[in-house]
Amino acid sequence: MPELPEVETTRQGIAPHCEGRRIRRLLIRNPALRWPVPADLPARMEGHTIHAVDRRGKYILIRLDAGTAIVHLGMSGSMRVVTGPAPPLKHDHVELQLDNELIIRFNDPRRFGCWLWSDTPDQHPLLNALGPEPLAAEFTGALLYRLARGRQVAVKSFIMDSRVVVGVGNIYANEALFKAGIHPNRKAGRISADRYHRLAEAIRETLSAAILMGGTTLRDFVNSDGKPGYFAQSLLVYGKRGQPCPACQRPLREVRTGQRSTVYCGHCQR
DNA sequence: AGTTTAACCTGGGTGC
DNA sequence: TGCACCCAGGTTAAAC
Repeated sequence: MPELPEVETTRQGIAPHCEGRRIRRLLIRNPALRWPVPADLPARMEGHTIHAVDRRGKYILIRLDAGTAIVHLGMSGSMRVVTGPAPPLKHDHVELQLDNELIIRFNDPRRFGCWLWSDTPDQHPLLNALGPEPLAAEFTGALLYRLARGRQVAVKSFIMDSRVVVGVGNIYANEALFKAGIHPNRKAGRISADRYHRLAEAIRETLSAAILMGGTTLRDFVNSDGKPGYFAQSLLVYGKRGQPCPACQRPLREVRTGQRSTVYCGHCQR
């Protein structure tokens, strides 16, 4: 499921309900996520006040006065705001009960997500080596060009590397490369500074547009109200193998780049 | 050191 | 219907 736009959509959905609220209870129904949910997480969170719900890359940071919960949605995770008494759904593994009767339920069928705790999240091993936010000023074509010197890896894998830039998953990597006219399998070190400038711009545009539309729902992504995102109807190439290129009408091709499906136009992308 | 591969899981779709 | 198989939005860690 979630790439950066979906995580940001989720964050925006739950933050207004959480911020300033005290946690009445943290209920863990199934601690077997990507890593085990720490047994002392309820004790660390219950009774404390949520100062902010932030995002770093695809991580949601629930900041309390006493430390920070680090939450990842993995490939199939979502969070719902539940207002009244309602039985938990299958795969509702964690829930945050607030002092205003609202409940935030974390649902994750594949259990690739996580709930961890850190007193210093910026220094946490999962966060301390992350690259820049794609929508921040320090993310530029010049940065991509510099980091790509000498790299033999396919440019698609390069921009999906969270040490280079965070938040670009398979869907948006395909979309941004199409917009920039760059072949996904071109070696990262063999692309000009000018073309990296276009690519950085395409990444920013694609992610911004997707956030405005509430993310992309392919199968199961829902926002905190349980509604899907609508960016799927704006996709240019992802999932469209064999369909005409939006620019030149030639059929789009599909290959695999490091285990991931890659769709591109062999004419428009070089 | 850079790059590729396997692994963590469930569920939906497809083909026999 | 059933079953085997393949695929999926992420990321780490081990293996080349």
